[in-house]
Amino acid sequence: MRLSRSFGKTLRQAPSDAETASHQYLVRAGFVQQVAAGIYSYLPLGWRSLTKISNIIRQEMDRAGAQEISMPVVQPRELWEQSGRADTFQPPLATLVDRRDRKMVIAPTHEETTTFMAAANLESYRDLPFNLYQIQTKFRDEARPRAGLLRVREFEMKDAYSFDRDEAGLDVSFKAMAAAYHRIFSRAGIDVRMVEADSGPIGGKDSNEFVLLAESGEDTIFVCSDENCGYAANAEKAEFKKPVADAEEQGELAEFHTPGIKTIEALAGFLEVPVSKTVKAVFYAPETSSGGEIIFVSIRGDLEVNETKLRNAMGGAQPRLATREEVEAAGLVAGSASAIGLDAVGGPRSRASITSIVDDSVVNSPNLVAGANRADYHLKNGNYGRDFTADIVVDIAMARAGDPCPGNCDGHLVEHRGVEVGHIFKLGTGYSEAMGATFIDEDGTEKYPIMGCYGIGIGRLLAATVEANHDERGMVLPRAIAPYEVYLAGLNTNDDTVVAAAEKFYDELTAAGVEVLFDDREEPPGVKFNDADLIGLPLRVVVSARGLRNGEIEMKRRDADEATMAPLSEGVNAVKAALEG
RNA sequence: CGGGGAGUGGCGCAGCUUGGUAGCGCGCUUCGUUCGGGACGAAGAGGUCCCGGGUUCAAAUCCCGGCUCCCCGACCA
Repeated sequence: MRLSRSFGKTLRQAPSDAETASHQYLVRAGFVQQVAAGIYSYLPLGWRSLTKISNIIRQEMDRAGAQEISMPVVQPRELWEQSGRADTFQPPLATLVDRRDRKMVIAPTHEETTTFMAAANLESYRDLPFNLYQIQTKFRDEARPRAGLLRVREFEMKDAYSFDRDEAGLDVSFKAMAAAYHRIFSRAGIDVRMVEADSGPIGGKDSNEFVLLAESGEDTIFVCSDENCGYAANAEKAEFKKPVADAEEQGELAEFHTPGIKTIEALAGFLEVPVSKTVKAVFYAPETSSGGEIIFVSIRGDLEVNETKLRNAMGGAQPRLATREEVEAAGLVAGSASAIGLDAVGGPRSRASITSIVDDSVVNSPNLVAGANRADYHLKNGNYGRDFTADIVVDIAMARAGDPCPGNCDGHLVEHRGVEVGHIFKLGTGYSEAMGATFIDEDGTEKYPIMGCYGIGIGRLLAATVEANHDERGMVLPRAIAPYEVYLAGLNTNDDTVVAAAEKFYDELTAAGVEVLFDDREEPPGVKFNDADLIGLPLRVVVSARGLRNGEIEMKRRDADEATMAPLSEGVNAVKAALEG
């Protein structure tokens, strides 16, 4: 391709509203153009990259046994009413009304449509398993799109849906997809890690995210410092070994005066005990609660509540912090509250509907300092089981950098920022039940297929790649997803000999199957070098008067500091070798 | 949804306080010179100043209403 004919121009300055590196470079290099908030057009260079990513994905999905299909973007709202997600999906469904006043939605994902289609084509266990995928546009009306392509409203997504006869089958499908994902990201030339993730209110039991490490990412992930361990998890999901307190005799529960002490730090300091010897209370309420309901969370003083884990402990209901009014109405004394005495006559349980959730750290720690449920008083030697119990005991603690890895190793958790570029879920039978997809099993009984779903955000993957691969001059694109392999610049456009040599070499490279972007513009060298760096193709090749004096061309990999020379007569092979580099 | 900021040729900005000719850099066109890290000279083209209303002899500028975009937070199969 001749750069002079390629639609789209490079910009010397980034638009003022672009802040992240990928946003600035993708716009400046003419890969994408914004149309509205979170809505972009892809220009030829950007679309070529996106197509390369898509093709890698296609090959690996096909290899893994999935079959490509295409489902509609606009679909009847009834499908969503059937699954029960019409009014609960977040962000809210984008809807429109057709000419017959039928409500339609612009699909944000395709579980419903896939399962609807499966229902019509699935009859026997002999039809299973199958895995269907598509690469297609999604629309999610996000409240706040941001950072160029990193978080958009309309985007290209590869979404796959597996249907299996039983759990064992799902495990096979799930593992096959995980393996395919690893191959996809590896082939794309980017370092993506699979981490354990929360599946959210929708998902089933297992869920893994694929995260590209980059400082500008929105997600926090923890990775074990021990490389042999391999533990990695999203912060929402991450677990850690909680230090086990030394065994000690249970002391006698005793109340004591703590004037003006409101915080755990102050309490620990006042008593000269470590914060890990205290238990703190945090009050939540179901998000939809209008009062009278308290989720009473007890967790050791040195730990913080992980609200995602809390939500899961609550069966998927989103918690919110309780208001001061709700806390007071329940007779809880902020700063001196504890689960000890919740059931006292006239106590909190008699005034509000209270669910007591205790982090397992509390259960394993003897003789804790806890609130006395009256202002300025606390209790010594609180012991779970003897002095208080809980409705639910579970891990609801937020992992932190440096915490011991939960794996069978001596490592600790290291914190990273990352961009979620893929996510795979074990869904179970929720959708097949809702959409009425069934099959007759070998024993003659009717059963629901067990589903999994598997997504990759393609545009986000491109943006994340740029976030992880750029310098101060521009992008440094991996060969597999760069729009072209070689940036060929003919310098000295006033010299017919050079122009002719560049043209000829362009033809030779193209004939040899090398993907070349030929900068044939009449621009000074500096402009060409700068655009080459900005666009970030893997290899820059220069044909110039200076080089031709020795019958040579110059090659410089984008990821290298130094250029090398090669005889023009051996140019094609030299370029191929340099690309393999 | 809460908080903050911004809308003036393709891009980056000034002008607005104190109303009166719309300006600068880059880019673009033509001609000439130049040719290894964003060249130089000369001559040009290009703007509903986000939209609507109001005040005024006169509005980019003042007032009112709205829209859009960006950032932080909340939210986020």
